[in-house]
Amino acid sequence: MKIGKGVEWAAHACAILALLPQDAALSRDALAEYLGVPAPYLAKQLQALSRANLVITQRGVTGGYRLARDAGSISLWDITAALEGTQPSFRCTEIRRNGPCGASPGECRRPCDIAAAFQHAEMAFRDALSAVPLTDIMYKATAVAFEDRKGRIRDWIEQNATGMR
Amino acid sequence: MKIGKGVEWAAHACAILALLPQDAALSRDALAEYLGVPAPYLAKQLQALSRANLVITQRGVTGGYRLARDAGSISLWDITAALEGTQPSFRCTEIRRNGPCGASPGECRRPCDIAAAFQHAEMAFRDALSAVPLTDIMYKATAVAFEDRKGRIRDWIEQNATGMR
DNA sequence: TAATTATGGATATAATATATCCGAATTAAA
DNA sequence: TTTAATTCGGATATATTATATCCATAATTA
Repeated sequence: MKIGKGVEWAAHACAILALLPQDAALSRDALAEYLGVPAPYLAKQLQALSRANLVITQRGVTGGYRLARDAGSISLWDITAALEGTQPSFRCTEIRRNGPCGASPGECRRPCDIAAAFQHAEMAFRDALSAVPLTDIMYKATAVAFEDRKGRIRDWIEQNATGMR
Repeated sequence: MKIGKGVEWAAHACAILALLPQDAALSRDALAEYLGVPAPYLAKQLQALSRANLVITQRGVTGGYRLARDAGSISLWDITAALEGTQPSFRCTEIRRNGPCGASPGECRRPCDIAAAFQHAEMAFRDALSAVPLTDIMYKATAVAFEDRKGRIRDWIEQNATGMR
């Protein structure tokens, strides 16, 4: 049971994009520099966010990435699902039908109880992440940030964001 | 985010062991035949259950596997943890410290908010599985089993279990 | 037109999951 | 005491997935 590190990268990337002023954007390289991660691989994660319609991309000289909608309507589950997909983590191979005492098709109308239990647990996992919007992350992060760092972030965005008017 | 199939195998194996009479045991090969899975790989999962003290093993001519404690006190989480370990699925690499605006150590006294959210979600996942004891699986499975199959299972156990007196 | 940027595919490598086998230790029965 | 059966741990092999990079192409703006 493991979650790819792309989820972490994408979550932090979205957290920065949420700080951008209206109509501003950040390029792939700028995001990679800010996060301190390799740009080519980060691009992969950003593409996944784009396919999931969580970020809007714009090509060209003033292009880059920006959030597709309000930060309050994007949850950690949205980001996780964009990167990892929505397939259940527990894959039922219908073991109950195997062997000398295998269950008949008639007994398998309902899903396997073990699989059902895992499905239920995954729902709880998903719900917990769905309850955390990007705004929560933003608020908590700024709450502990020292004043000088807030200024540095503001300056960096000012200098690196495109499309700011 | 994925769970190894060993968890499924182990869960079904435990479900059968829960049906055994007191002091009875099933050998590796008998379990593999019942589940319809390859015996050598199943042995790996059983070893994990043994290390986690969920099953008791006995070597020798009348040896085999049996539950280490009451089926009501073994949950699906116990089995999952035995196979997959208890390390968090979300691995925080402290991205917040990277880059030109990285957080200072003083700002990182508390765990990263993103990591904390995932930790909370995992707790919900764990709790959901912890709430499902083996007895639940047994009860639900027998509830939908046809009468003739119940008899076949009883007969198969009678013929394949060791240590029955 | 030129410069800049994201996209998608292809590729390479590392890590993990899956699967099997074998010798050693253990145990009960002959 | 011997023999047969059984689990255990390690070693190994293969398949699948994760991680990471690169490049040609399309799109966009100055």
